[in-house]
Amino acid sequence: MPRPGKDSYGNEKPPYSYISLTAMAIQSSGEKMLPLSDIYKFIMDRFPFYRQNTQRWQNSLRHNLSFNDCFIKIPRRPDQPGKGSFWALHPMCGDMFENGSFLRRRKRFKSMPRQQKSHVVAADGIQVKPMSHMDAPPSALLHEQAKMRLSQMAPGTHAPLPPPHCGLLGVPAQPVTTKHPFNIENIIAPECKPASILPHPGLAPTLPGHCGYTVCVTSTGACTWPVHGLCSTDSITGLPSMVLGPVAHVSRDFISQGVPLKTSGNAPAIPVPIKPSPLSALPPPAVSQASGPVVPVAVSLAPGSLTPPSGSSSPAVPTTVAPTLAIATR
DNA sequence: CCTTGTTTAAAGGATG
DNA sequence: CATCCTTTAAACAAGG
Ligand SMILES: [Mg+2]
Repeated sequence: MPRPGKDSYGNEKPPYSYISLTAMAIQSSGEKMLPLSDIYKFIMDRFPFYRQNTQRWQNSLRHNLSFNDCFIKIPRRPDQPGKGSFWALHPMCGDMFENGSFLRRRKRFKSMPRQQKSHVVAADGIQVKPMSHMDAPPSALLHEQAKMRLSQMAPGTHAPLPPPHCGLLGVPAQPVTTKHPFNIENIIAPECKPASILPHPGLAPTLPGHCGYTVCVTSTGACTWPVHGLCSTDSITGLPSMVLGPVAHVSRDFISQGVPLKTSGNAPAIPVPIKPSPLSALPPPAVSQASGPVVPVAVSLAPGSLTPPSGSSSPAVPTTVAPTLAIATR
């Protein structure tokens, strides 16, 4: 019994595919996402076999990251300097190792159907698998957390994900374990990311089925846009999809990787009220490319002001702004 | 230059 | 046997 707890396997090749090794690494992280170099580290740390021939297997690993839809890139925020992106598991990839083998999956996960054709798509492309099972570590982790990911995405089951907990100005005042790749901070496009986008305790789940966030806008810019959102059900995935407008404000990376987020295209921005307003007071959102039933989403601003988007002719208004973005999940 | 990421091609094993 | 999944190699672009 060499190393109880550690994985080791001596110099033998561990019974895990690159996909399972990578999934393990990602799931082991507090934020459920890792830069490439940390995936390497994770594997080398606990599997001595992979301390040799690094050139070979790391090339293979990178191939797996790119080639397989179950791995997606999460762009770095401005407050996270560094080289590449973060790698995370696709929110819909489910439990890829249901069959109990970590060497070979039953089916390969594909995020997009064949092509993005306009006609009807066979439900083949994406499905949520029911899961069962418990294994011995580290497989157990893989299975359990697959459940977590899916329950987070499941329509109507949107649990209070990030416990409303607030830190001030970039100080991570909450355990990283509660963060995840699809926090609003990671979804908003880079040019709209101030260093401080945090879940707001007070405003958080004001409505059933909603998640609230406070977006703190600094005087230096970012988040100058009038925010508005739509929520609809994606016709393909059947999942709730959040719609933010204008298009430039959602990280393009998510859409291109098949993550069920949608933008409202060229829908005009809605003037944002200076004072918090009830949902009903919001103007009806412009028609968008959203495919399902569309529901307005609450957007309100704390007393303060907005800076106009760059290129806009509107004058900048002084003060700080704390818009609340409510993301409807149904 | 090195790291990160995408892509094509081929080969071997598992599955049915 | 055909098909699917994984591994490996390799060319290449982009960026720090
Ligand atoms: Mg990928």
